[in-house]
Amino acid sequence: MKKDVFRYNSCPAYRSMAILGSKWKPIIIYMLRERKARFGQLHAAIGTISKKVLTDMLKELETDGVLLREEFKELPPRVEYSLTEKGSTLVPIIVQLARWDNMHYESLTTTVS
Amino acid sequence: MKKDVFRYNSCPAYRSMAILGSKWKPIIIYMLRERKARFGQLHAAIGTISKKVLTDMLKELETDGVLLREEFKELPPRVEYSLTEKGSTLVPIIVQLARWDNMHYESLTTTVS
DNA sequence: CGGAATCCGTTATGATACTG
DNA sequence: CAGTATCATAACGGATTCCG
Repeated sequence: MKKDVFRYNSCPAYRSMAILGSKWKPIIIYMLRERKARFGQLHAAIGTISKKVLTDMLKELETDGVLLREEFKELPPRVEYSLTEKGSTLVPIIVQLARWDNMHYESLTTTVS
Repeated sequence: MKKDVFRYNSCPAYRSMAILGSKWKPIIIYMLRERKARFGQLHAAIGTISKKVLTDMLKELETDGVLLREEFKELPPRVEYSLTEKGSTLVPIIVQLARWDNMHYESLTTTVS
C-alpha cells in the first residue's frame, strides 16, 4: 500500500518521493492547488486514470495528510477533495519539476506558469 | 527498461519524475554533485544497493543525459561517473525534496544543508 | 574491478464489472 | 455518484553466479 520503494536510508528525500513518486499523484495535487474538486471531476479531468487507481491514490494522499476528504451524506453521494496546508507546500515543488521538464524537453502542450 | 509508470500525458512533470521517481536515482545524483565517483565507490557508499540495480540506474541516467560515463581501458578496469550540466540542474530539486522531508517529519540522521 | 546473465518476488497500475 | 471487488500484468528492484 505504501511506496516501499522509497525506504529508510535509500534516499534523503524518500518521504517526498513516496508522495510524488507515483504516476498520478503530482497531477492530482496540482489539480487541487486552487480549488477543491469532486471525485468525478478529477476522474474526468485526468481522463485516463482508472477509478480504482484514483481511489487508491486519493486514499494514500489522505493518509499522508496531503489532502482532505469531505463526504456529504446525500443522494447521489458527493465527495470533495482539497489540499491540506501540508499538501499545498508540495505545489511549488511540482511546479519546479514541471518547469525542469519544460526546460529540458520541448513542445509540451501543458504549460505550467 | 524505462520507467513506464511515468508516461506521456500522465503528468506535467513526468520526465523529471521518470528520473527522480525511483528508489536510488536521487541519491546517486546527489552523491555526484561535487565530484565524480567510480562504480565501486558508489556501490560502497550507498551500501545496500545491488550491483545489478546500480548498473541499471547508471545506464538509465546516462541515457537520459544526466550523467557521463568514462571508461578507462586499464587493468583492473576503472569507470568514473560524473554529472552532466543537465544532471546538475537536478541537484537543487533534490535538495528541495529532501528539505521538504525534513520540514514535515522529524529527526533525520541525514541532513541536507 | 565493473560489470553481464539469470532468475525471481513484490508492487504499481490497469480493465472490467458490480453496488449503495 | 463514488466508489468495491476481482483479476491480470508489466515493471521495478533484488540475489546470485559468472566473466574479461
